[in-house]
Amino acid sequence: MRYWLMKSEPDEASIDHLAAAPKRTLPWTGVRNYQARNFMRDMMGIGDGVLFYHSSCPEPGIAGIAEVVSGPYPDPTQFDPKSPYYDAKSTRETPRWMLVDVRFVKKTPLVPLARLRAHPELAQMRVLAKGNRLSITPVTEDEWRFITKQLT
DNA sequence: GCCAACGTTGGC
DNA sequence: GCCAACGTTGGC
Repeated sequence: MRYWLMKSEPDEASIDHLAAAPKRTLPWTGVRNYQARNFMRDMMGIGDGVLFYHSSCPEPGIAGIAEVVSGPYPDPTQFDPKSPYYDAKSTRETPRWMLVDVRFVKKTPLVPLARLRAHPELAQMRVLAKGNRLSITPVTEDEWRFITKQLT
């Protein structure tokens, strides 16, 4: 059982989109970074906790809680020439990009980035590290507990 | 294998 | 729109 922070652009997939999806579940498509892929492929397990983070938007921050509900499988968008996430170098025999399904747990009052930064308990959070660009980052159990119990 | 050039992320 | 930081690409 692990914990993660996963960034999504709310224009594309917000916490409300997740809540409205069939089975309140969405495949985490579009990750095209090897480190983030490896987290999904190698480290995630069913039942892992997810902090659902809105990025590249007027109010970046944690917008809800979700959970991992599948093992890793190939991201279908990599095979679709019409998709912005198409990868011509990936084949069905040896797919390059893997993803997991994520299910809605609850929407929370937005916890803005600045509020996360204001807490010394969260100073080591990977997502807050200078220069971090990873869209999926590990969250420690202490960080998870602090955020879910104190901030949301 | 090096590394310069280029592309992307994402907060501001 | 700016730009810091980082990842990827490709020539050599």
